[in-house]
Amino acid sequence: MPPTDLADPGADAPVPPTAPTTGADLPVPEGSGVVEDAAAAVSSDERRRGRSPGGPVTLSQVAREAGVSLATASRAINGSANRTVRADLRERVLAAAERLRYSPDANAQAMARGRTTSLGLILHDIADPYFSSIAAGVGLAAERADLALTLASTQHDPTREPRFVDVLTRQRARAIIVAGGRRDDDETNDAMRTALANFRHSGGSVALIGQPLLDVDTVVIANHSGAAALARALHAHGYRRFGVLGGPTDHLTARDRLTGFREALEELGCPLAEEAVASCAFTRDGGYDGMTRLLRDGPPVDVVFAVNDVMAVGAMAAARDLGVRVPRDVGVAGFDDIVTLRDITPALTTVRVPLVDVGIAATELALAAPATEPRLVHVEGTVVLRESTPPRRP
Amino acid sequence: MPPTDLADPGADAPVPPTAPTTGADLPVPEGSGVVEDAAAAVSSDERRRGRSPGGPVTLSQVAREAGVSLATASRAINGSANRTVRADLRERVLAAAERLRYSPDANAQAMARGRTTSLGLILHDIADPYFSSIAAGVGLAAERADLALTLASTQHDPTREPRFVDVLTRQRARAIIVAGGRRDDDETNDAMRTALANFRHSGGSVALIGQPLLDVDTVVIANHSGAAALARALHAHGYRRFGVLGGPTDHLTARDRLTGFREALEELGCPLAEEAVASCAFTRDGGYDGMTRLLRDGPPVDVVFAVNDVMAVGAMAAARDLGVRVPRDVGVAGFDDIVTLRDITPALTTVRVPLVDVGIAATELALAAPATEPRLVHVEGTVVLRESTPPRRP
DNA sequence: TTGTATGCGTTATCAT
DNA sequence: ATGATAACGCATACAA
Repeated sequence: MPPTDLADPGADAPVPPTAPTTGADLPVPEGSGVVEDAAAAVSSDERRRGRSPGGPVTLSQVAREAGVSLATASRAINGSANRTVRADLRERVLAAAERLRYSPDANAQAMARGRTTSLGLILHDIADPYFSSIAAGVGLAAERADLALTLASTQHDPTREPRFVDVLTRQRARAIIVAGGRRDDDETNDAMRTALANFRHSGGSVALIGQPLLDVDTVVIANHSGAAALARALHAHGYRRFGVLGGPTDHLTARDRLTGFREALEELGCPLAEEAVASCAFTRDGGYDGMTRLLRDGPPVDVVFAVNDVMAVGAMAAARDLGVRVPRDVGVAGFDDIVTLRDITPALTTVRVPLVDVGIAATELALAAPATEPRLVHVEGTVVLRESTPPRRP
Repeated sequence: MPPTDLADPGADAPVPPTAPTTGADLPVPEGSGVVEDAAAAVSSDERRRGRSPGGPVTLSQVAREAGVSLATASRAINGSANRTVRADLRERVLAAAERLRYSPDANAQAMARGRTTSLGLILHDIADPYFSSIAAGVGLAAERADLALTLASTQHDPTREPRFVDVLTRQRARAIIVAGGRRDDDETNDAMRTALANFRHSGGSVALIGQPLLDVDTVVIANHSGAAALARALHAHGYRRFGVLGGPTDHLTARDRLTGFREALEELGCPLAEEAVASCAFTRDGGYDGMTRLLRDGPPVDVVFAVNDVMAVGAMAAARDLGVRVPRDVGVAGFDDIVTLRDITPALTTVRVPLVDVGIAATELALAAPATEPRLVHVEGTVVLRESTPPRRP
């Protein structure tokens, strides 16, 4: 950790709010507001069904109020296929609905129609800018399709993935988008495969973002070729002694980026030494640790490729803490081009991935008419050279 | 915009994926995968109800398979109140369910039970790290409560807020969390108020994160006192000539932070000149623009307070582009302590807000037993002094 | 064009 | 302890 905080009580631990609210044990925290509970008079009749007194207005009530039949009310309000309801009747119904503040019950509609209006999104961590960008894209596409987005964060725990698929299966979500690279772990991949098969068996469609190995439609990010292009660009800038922060060895996205980088370097006749590759977590702290080890124990390098931007930022921090100047002493490059990180100094060389568009594409893929074979959509990255890897004359 | 990109085709515009997929018009983009559509043999009987051949297995089928009644099957599988079902029968049912891959229909359960298992979250932009942190907290609390999280992004369009409330009302969500500060705009606030009232009338509960002016439970972030504490800390560090990037004038969070800062300075006998406050958007670009104007047209300053971290980052970029060095020529401070931004250089002085905990607190507030009067939970910030505002001897 | 009646999948209230 | 059966709120096939 960089000792950059001059006065920072409780560095990384989440700081609890005013009241002792660590999160788990806050039933009804008291602020300045009055907190009389008044678990008072709710006639056992009124609370019959979970919701409040009187409860939501039903379509039957609207129909009665408007003096028409249930069917007519239904037709007037959604005007589906046989949109045939006399104008004056329709208005009566609409007026009644307005007056009674009618709100159609989406669950009941789902039952009657046999399909829901919800879309599931499963990712590792919504607080990670990589995933939140994808989520933004999925959200956009979902809104266009008039679907509500149900979000599930696995907190980096792969065993939660299939569990969330089950949840979304129960909800009968129209489709599920699974973001986040696969791991090289047959067990969890198999669990995921069967969970997804089950979901599809129940009628839902699926799109993956990552590696195409779960037999479903997949948006494939060109990790390999993007990293290769980056390697060539850096080589063209005069860099010759490369280091890599490679992420976890079983992380397929990390692995693809590493091998793309390595193979390009080999083709350039500038092979990557094995000791110049540091495995580490796929996070900021992972980048920090990996860089620390690499600079301390590894061969001398003049540029380090971190397999994602967040790691690259950690790497820069590590370099600073070791008194190694970036880019003067060592260049640093990342991958993703995270928007929030575009203003760091020195500006980070990276491979831009249009994450929002990836989210949109995945959603559209999942929502498209089902195909007989898994479809693949390839998304290219763009090398973006910035100050963190200035041209260097050896 | 900082000209930091050395070779960056298409600077800010979202770069479309390989295929011409701008997002709107991508029905079924073709990658390298086979894309035979095969809208083939689906008997009109099979697709009767939206979902796939055979469709999801129902509880009746499980009951039949197990040779018990529907009621028994139901009891065996969820074991509710009167959890009384003979062991052998239960096992028969469970086995049948397993065999048939039964998945209970959450919509049907919601209807029968009269309550759903979903929680709504409305925010401005999930890609903004401020909101994605809150979303992470809400997601955590939602999972603990066994609720599915439905996410709605307004894309900074206040008119969408009440529309999303209506959507969640139709879904009969158990509760709605509304994140993102209010604006000083009676019209949209009123629309929101009535939409929320409608939702609560339908039986849902609500918690707000922001200003307590919608008559509902609210998590209040101590913007005023946090900014005041920051002002005092900076003053103690020797700063005397202050500037502020104040955000939009009708943005209540921005306004609270500005006034807290201003009032503290007045108490310190060091009043803030009106020309030293630049109004601007609440975004990175807003910070960039505001800083540019301030440095060019404003009075000389030795420290600038941006009312959030993202703006502060934009301000630093603007300073760089103008050849003004931070912190040597001018100090910069922000607000929020966004995690992703903790590694920027120079490290940013800010007011830490425990955003994840805020999300958790709001969720627990919304899920707690309803009270007669709106409850308030106050969350304090913590001043964190870092390199961007070193002690200065005047 | 409108109304009647049935079904969606589940829970819960009754009898047994 | 178990089994019929009536809701739940809506859409829709069919009849009028």
